[in-house]
Amino acid sequence: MRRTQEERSSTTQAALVDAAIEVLIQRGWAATTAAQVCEHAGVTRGALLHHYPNLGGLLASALDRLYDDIIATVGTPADTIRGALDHAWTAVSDRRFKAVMEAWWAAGNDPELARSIGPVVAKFATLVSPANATNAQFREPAVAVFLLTAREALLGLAMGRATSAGRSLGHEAAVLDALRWQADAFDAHRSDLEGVLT
Amino acid sequence: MRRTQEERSSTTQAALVDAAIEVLIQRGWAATTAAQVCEHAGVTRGALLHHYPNLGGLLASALDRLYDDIIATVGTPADTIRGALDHAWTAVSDRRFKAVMEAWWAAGNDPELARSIGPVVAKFATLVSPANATNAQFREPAVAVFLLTAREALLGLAMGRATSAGRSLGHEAAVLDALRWQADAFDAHRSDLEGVLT
DNA sequence: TCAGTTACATGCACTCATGTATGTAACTGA
DNA sequence: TCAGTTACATACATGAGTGCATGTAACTGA
Repeated sequence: MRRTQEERSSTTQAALVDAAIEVLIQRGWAATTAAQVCEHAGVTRGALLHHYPNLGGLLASALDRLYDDIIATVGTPADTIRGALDHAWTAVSDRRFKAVMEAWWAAGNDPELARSIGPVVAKFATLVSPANATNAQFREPAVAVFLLTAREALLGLAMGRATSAGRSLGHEAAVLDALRWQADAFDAHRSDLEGVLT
Repeated sequence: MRRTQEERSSTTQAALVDAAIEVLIQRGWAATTAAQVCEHAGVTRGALLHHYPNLGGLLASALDRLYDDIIATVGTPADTIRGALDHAWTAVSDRRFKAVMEAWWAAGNDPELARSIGPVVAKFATLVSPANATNAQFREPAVAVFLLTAREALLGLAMGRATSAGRSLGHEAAVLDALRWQADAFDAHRSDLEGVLT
């Protein structure tokens, strides 16, 4: 069958991007080599080099598209503290988030890499950071500190998953329950807890 | 001057172990190559291969010694919840802990590596995990969940430092203050909070 | 003091990942 | 339909990292 050039390009680009994310998840940043990605995508290195300047270019594009994908699946957060918590956890617990953490971690060890993929990683950081919250209530010290602490805890849990082949830690549920309980408490009767937690 | 063989061996082994940790901290696991470590230690690859079977063997030994070093500097935790928190943070915020996280992260992506350095990494995990607490009070659900949540938050903060060349995040102090406040509250009047946080 | 052992240094072969041609199909427009 | 362009695949050169083998200097014990 006859396919247009644009169809050919977009399908192989999609295959490469998907493969890149998948290899990142399964093997980590260092083991994500051009040959590995191409084999996984069912194309040769020539195809990769034709569509992207090099492996780094593909990975940057892949992370960019992954951000859009994750944004699309997690939606926008509800306007409550519990909503912000759940929203962050939905993003962070997505199995594809490991690819983001791989990039984040690798960029921390390589200044040059940080310059190339830093912007994408920064976009992901806003997903779990309430720093840019539009909700004025989130700026209140007690709430802000809780959300920041929760953010770190969620990242810790995500790191636990990432280092355990995606399996959640045994105490993950308990920690999440505690955080959710606190979030609900903030939402329900924030004034009651202010004296206790600030 | 004349030095005994044992002196020669121990000094170069110490140089290699120190260099290995330092390169791990500065460049990360993937960039920690035998040549890099040897250059940093001021010896040749021949010396490394003479004292260790390969680079992996050196890194395993280095992590083993690092565990003893960190244990020695952080001491044993005080018998309070605040003490457990501070103890864990002292260990996790040590700049050398980044080497541990590098190993931990790398092992998560390489099953073979996990088998070789898994035991060492597991030892470090107990440093920040209250799972093996001798104190019966730590087993109480509310306390246990708080410590687990704190553990994840501390690891999140450590990850933030690791990915920022060791610089602490802007909100690190606020998060730590909140955790310390909660820990103190648990210690001071645990019963008061039980109704709120469990 | 000297034969034997230990502690390194040096050199070579091999693998692997990458960048750079160059070749060849598949499409497109006139 | 065919010249030109796009989308790949293949081949080659290069450099980095490692394991191994060999060479040499420093120590040790008799």
